[in-house]
Amino acid sequence: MQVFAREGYHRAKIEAVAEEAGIGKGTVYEYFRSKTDLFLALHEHMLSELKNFYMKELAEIREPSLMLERFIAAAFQTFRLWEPFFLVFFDFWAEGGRGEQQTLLQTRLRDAYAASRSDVAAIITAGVKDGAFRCEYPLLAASSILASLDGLVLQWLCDREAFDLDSMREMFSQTILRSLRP
Amino acid sequence: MQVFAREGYHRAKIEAVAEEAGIGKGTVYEYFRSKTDLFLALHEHMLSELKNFYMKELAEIREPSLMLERFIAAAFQTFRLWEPFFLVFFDFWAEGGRGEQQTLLQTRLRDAYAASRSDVAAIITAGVKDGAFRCEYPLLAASSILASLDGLVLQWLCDREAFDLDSMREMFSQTILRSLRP
DNA sequence: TAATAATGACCGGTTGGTCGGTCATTATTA
DNA sequence: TAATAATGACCGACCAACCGGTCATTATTA
Repeated sequence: MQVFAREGYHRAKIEAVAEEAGIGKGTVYEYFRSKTDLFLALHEHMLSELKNFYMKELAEIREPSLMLERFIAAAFQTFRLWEPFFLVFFDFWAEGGRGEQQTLLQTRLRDAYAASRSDVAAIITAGVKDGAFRCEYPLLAASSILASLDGLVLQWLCDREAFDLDSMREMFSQTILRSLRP
Repeated sequence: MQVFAREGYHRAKIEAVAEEAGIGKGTVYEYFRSKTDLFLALHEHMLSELKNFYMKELAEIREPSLMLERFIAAAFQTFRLWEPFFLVFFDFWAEGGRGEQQTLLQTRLRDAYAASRSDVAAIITAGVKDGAFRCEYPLLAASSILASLDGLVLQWLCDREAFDLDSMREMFSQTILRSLRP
């Protein structure tokens, strides 16, 4: 992750990965068939780490509006905490968003997005059911929330001075919750 | 643009660019010092095209809330109309968001973001002045709107079936405008 | 000792960039 | 006008560097 984050997928050298890991280059190939394979494994690992983090943050919370607020707060936390993580995401997007043929990365990225959307939508739907939220199309709203978070991390990584993360989180969180109020 | 969009910056071959342009490979180097230089020129060209498009769409509109609505509508139009354009953006982000040292692309990307933010913020501020909007931090709001649009195009490019662009535009537009209402 | 794991020198395909040369067009000369 | 010279846009074969992946060899473990 360190090497891919620093250099980007294409510039990253297997030898650098090996060095970072304190092993020889050949040893990398004992565990991964190819560079692509390594990248794919990294993607899978990172997504599961991310999911674990959110699960932990949201554990035991039941109230939908609090869940959403905490989810957003957790997302903003990850920006700072897992910066290299998101730098690698640049490449997932670049590789996964392109091309006609279905590469494995494309499928994985799509599935991950779909899963996130439905997770967030489930929170919104729960809120609608118990009267805390009003929302006609929870899936659209979920897409839009996730998109905003992606876009924010993108903008922030390109220019750390662009905005203050805490102010942004507060404003964003309030805006979202207000827009869902009945 | 076609070649970079199809292949991504690193996979794109100068020879393919030449072929697409109907010229020889050597000729490319009569006009551009290097691959990086070509990419940089493309970035500049694309940004100015985009800006022209928005200027045209917003010409003669004065009312802030209408301006914002039209801006959002225009942004969604570009998703469909200029798909290759945004595929190249993947690489701008990936190249521009990475690394400590200040590459030219990084500076350009930052400046472009800053300009967009202040353009959108200006619309919001105008709306606040004439009482159409209520907004404490127009720059934060502008950042957030731009981020959402970036994130949406990202998500849509990774999965065209993720959501219907028209429904999304309508919902998004309404949400934004509602959140700015006094 | 036998099996397994680790290693890094090496190979070969790829590609950014170069350079000597061509040729259509324009300018100059006779 | 016709012959000659100058121009520079265009070209693609070639080169050198780079790096993903291999494999014969060495180290470690059981």
